[in-house]
Amino acid sequence: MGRAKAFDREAAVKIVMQEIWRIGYEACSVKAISEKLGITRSSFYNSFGTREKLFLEVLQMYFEQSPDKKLDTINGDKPVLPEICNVFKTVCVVMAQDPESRGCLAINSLVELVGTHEELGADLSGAVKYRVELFEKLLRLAADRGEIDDENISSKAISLQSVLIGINVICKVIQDSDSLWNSTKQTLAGLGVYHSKFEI
Amino acid sequence: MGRAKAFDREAAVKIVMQEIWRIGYEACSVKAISEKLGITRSSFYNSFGTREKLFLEVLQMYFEQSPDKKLDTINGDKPVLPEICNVFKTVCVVMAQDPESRGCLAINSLVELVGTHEELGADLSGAVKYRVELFEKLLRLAADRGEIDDENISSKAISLQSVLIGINVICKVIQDSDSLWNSTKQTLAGLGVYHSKFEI
DNA sequence: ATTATTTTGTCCAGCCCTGTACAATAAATT
DNA sequence: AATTTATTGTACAGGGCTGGACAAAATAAT
Repeated sequence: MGRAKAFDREAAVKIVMQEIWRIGYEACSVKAISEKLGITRSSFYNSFGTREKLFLEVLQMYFEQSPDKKLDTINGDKPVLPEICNVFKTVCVVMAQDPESRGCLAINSLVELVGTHEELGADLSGAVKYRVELFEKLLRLAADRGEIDDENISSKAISLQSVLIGINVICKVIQDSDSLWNSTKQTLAGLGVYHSKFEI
Repeated sequence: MGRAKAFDREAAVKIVMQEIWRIGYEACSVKAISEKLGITRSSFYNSFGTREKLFLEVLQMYFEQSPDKKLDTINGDKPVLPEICNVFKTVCVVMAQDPESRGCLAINSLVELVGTHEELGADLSGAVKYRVELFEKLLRLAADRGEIDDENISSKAISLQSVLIGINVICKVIQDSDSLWNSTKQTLAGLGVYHSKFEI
């Protein structure tokens, strides 16, 4: 059966995720990553193949633990809008909690890689498009439940994704979660997505 | 009086601006920039000192020609909100027009450099803070003119800046100016900044 | 002990990058 | 022609990075 793996792949991916999150994809050379992981470059190539492949693993892990992952689980059993708003609030809080103000790994990478790295750029771009569609689906669900009118839903979906991106970037400058959430609340209220009766 | 400068500094800065805009600050090595400009590295160091210094020049030039420069000139002679909305619309159009979807140089750089490059990061961060303050000033002006109520103005200022950032990033994924502007319009309307009676 | 697998160590050949330094040349002025 | 300034060419001394190759060692199971 041969020698067992010496390092926990998941833990390794996590470490790399933190590093890419902090300084970006291109700044993470294979050499630097390998040293961070305490393995040789040889081992890196053996275990992960290429930097790109590893980044895709990192992205997958990031999406798993990202606060807006909860959007995927909304199904209309409960009122939809409060759940959406809750995600936005959580994002505000989580972003402001980060002492390094790194923002969102996916958005950072989107900004870095679209137009520069064909494959990864397309991947990240696709992730954003997917979430716009998800917002659209959720808004239609909310409309079906009578929580919101069904005008301009596709525009609003883009607005929601755009607002989310805005938070994820401006949190690098404004690190106070109340400021973030108050302004987000305003914007969401204007779009008919937040109501003060929500207990958030 | 000595030999005249062989290259137009402003033109050179412009070229570098385009390049940083396209691939980011760190990807623009002194060697690459020098080659792009058709000068030697020696000349580069002679003329510009350091990459940082050049970048500051680039930033200044960028802000001069950026569409939201117009925000600086709004003074309350005319209705304020339509002018603000006009800037947002122009941003949507300009961003969508860019065949390379590079977004906004300042925001791209903010994402790249905050947390990584002490000085430049602080600079870019300051630029965003400045614009939040500017939005706040403009909203107060609008409130004085009775164009908008004066509730939550500082939150709204953050919202406006955040929305602007959102456009500047999501345009890398959604390249259609109508989609961008329609969703932006929605958001601005919700904030009480846009009204359909504005002829935009 | 044998076998299978992981991990290491070490080499290659080549490229990019930094910042500084200094002599040489080119072009403008007086 | 002499002066001034811009620009070049060249060099240094050092470091980083890539991706692949191969033999060697370590560790697991049977």
